[in-house]
This record gives sequence, C-alpha cells and structure tokens, in this order.
Amino acid sequence: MLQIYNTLSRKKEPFVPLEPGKVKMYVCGLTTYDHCHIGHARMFVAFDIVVRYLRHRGFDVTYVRNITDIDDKILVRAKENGEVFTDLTERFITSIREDEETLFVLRPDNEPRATAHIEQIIVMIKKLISTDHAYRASNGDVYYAVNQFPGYGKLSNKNPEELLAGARIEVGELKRDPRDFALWKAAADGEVGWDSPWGYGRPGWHIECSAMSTCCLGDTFDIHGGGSDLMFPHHENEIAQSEAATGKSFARYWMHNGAVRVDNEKMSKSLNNFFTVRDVLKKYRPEIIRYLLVASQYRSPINYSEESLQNAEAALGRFYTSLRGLDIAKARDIVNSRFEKAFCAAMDDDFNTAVALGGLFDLVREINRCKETDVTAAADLARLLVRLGGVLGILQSSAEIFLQHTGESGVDAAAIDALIAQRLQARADKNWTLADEIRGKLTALKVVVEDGADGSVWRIER
RNA sequence: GGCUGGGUGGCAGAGUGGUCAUGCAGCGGACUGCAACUCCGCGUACGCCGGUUCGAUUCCGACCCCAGCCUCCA
Repeated sequence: MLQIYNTLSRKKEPFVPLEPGKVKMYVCGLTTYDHCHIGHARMFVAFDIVVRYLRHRGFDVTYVRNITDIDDKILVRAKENGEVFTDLTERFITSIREDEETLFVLRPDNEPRATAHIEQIIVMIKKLISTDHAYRASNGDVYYAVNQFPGYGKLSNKNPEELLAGARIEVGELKRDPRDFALWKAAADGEVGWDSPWGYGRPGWHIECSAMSTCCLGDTFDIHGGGSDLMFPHHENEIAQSEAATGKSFARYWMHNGAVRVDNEKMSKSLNNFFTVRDVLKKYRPEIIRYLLVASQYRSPINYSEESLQNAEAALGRFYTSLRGLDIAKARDIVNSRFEKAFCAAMDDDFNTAVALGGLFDLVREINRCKETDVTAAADLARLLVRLGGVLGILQSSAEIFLQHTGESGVDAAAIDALIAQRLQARADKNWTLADEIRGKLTALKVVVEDGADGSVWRIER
C-alpha cells in the first residue's frame, strides 16, 4: 500500500487516486527569469521520482508543471537588460529545460504557461467576483476577499484571526482586509498587460496556478506538489481561489519537498547563497548531483556542500564498480525478488529513497558475492539493479564511462592503456619494481589500477 | 510571538519500544607479488531532564538548541 504524507492532514495517508489507476498531478514550476539552482533542481528531481515510481507501480500519470512567464520580477529583469520580456523568459525556459534534461528529469506531460492562460484566469476571477469572493479596487486591481472563505489556513494550519492580527498594514485603501491578495494588478498603458473587464493589467501569481491546474486537470485532482516555501501563502491561496471558484474540493494530496541549505540556511535567490546547476556541473557530473538529491527523503532538508557531493560520487562509484564487467544486455530479468520487494516497500512509504538506496546496496553486496562464483547470476542481479536504479533516475550510464571519466584533466585513455599494457608485461615477467614504477606513473595521472584474474582495469581516483 | 519540521556514531543519512539501516571515512582479517577492487568482522550513536514500561533513541511531559514559513522565493 502506497502511503503519502499529506501536508493537508499532516500525516501519512494511503494513496487512493480519484480514478482507479490514474493519477493527476500538478506541481508549481519556476518563474523563468534566471538559471535554476540546486534548490530548484531538488523540486524537479523530487517530483520526477514521484512520477517515475507511480508509473513503475502501474499508474497512468498525468504530470502537469506550470511555467510562470509573467511576473514583476521578470519585467524588472527584462527592463534592466533592455529586452522584451518574452525574449528573457524564452531564454531561461530553454536553459532550465537543458538543466532538467541533464539531470535525467523527465519532461512533464504538460507545461502550461501563464501567458497562454490569461483567458482562463479572467474567467476564474469573474467567477470569484460574481460570488463575492473577490472585488475590484478603485485603481483597477482585483483582490481576493479572504474573509469570504471559511477554510482559509487549513493547509498551512494558520488561524485566520491571527493572520489578521499579524498582517502588515497596507498603505492606501485598496484592500478591504490586510490578508486579501491580488488576483489582477492594474497596469499603466505602456506596460505589459492584457485587457480585462476590470481594465488593463496582469494576473497575480496565485491565480495563475489555480487557473492552469484546474484547466489542465479538472476541478479536483490527486496530487499537488511544490517546495515547502510555497505552502503559505501560495498554496493556501490556490485552495481559497479554486475551491471558491469551483465549489469543489481542490487537490487531495499536498506534497512539499524540503529545502536545500547552504551553511544551515536555505539556498535562495534573496539570500544570494545559491549555486546554479550549471555551475555545479562544471565540477561534478549530472548523476552525482542527482544522487545527492535522491539520497535523502524528499521532505528532509538537505545540506549542499562539496563534501556531500563527494560522498555522492563515492556511493555511485560503489554501484558502478559492482556493475562493471557484467553483461546486462544478455542478462535475464529477475522479477519480484526480495530486493525489489524491499525497494518497493521503501518507496511505498512516502517515497523513501534513502531506504530504497540502502536496499540497493544490499543488492550490490549480493552481486559482488555472486561475481566470484556465478557471473551469469551476477549479471542477472546487475540488470535488476539497473532497472531499480532507473526508477530513481540513476545508474543508467555504463560503468566504464562513469569510472573512467577523465573530465577536464585531459588524461589520454590511449596513453593509460599503453602504460597498463607495459605493466602487464612487467608483471608477467615478475619484474615487480618496473610494475610498481608504472603504477606510480598511473597514480600521478589519478588513475587507479585494479588487477584481476584476466588482466587489469583502471578507473579514475575518486 | 504563531505555525511546521528537526536535533542519531568522525561525516552524510534512515528507522525502530527489546538481534542489522545504508554510504563514506576508520580498525582487524581474507584475497593480492605489493596494492586496488571485493568479501568477512568490528565500533558502548540516538540534545537535556523527568515520567510510563520488565525494558525507551523510539511513547508522554518540561526544557535547551536548529531550520523553514508568517514578505518575493522550489
């Protein structure tokens, strides 16, 4: 039985989709005005694994993740650059997609853009106004009336009264209630905007997600995900908007991934302590980043550091060392083994990738034991390891490529092979001094030689 | 201040009322010409103080710390 921790109830619940066998899932994507950083990557990877595992379990998943391509930050940045805002967003949408692909993140089935859903946004706002859940202010802004929605605060467990007491007093008289938030922001003539019944303007951020999610998946759908920092106010507001507009319950399971931290602080744009995916990729291979993000349960905060990346590299090295030399293509599929059962049991428990990986290391040990006695059986197990690794989006590379990755060092594989051949001859001659001398040369190149029964193999020192 | 989630061995990171997480590092042994890889074995880890219990890291209570949200943020 698959259990999911539902933020709405603050406990793990058995997962029962609305329609048997089908899962409709919406995740809040990025505002596209910059390259994505490791924190964003965590969200991509966390929900990528949710999708992969649900599919592994046989669910027909429709995965929708939006693109916020209109926003004040976008407009500010475009103005700074002196470019049209759509040029800016197109550039970063491409950049982010490249990064995702690099990190083995599968493309969502649908990536709706806010600017392509202005109509639906307007329809939803109209509906909210007609039922007194929203009102037009004197300047053309439209605000959501929080006091008209009794369930406000149910996701983030906030008391509406306390929110009222703690709310900042807004300058001006536009809002009736300080908790109210903008659905539509009036824009001046020269600015980017769209015509609406309330005048020229732009949609607020929260209404975009309400409109796009219900537009793509229906009024009620199964899973809504996003970073934990979006729980309030963004997701709370989405619930208020959508449920008031449709009269139906909105998302049934709310999932929030934990933050990535740097020196015990959340990695974020505003703190300026972020590492972009492309920067990290200059030093570490994609799978290492992916592994780092998979090694912890998705709700736990993870600490980003050089050390944790090295740890990830070492762990992957253990996997690939085990896979090395085994012919997976010709191996048989092992179905429903104790390893797969353990893997699924871990993943069934709210996608516990950390425990699932622990089980895969048990499988590694079994493969290594098997290698000594029965290579065919070992290859079968290796095939299983690769298949289960695929559910986590890891171990899809060849062992040779992973272990012999020379990176920027400029080490020549042919030169290494030549040295190895020389050393093999020296060993055959029992000239240990020469053999060790050659190994010293290889060590200087950060190459580690491993002597086996039939020849020697090498890998890059980790 | 309110709400949420945490404090686990050298590091990372799961989990549990009483035999194991796991990975890296470390130690001992096997293998090896020596190594590496691998295998076998090892480590008085669970913030502090009480309580419940035959027994608590795990349940309950108090306390101390940390992070996140409450303002844009994945």
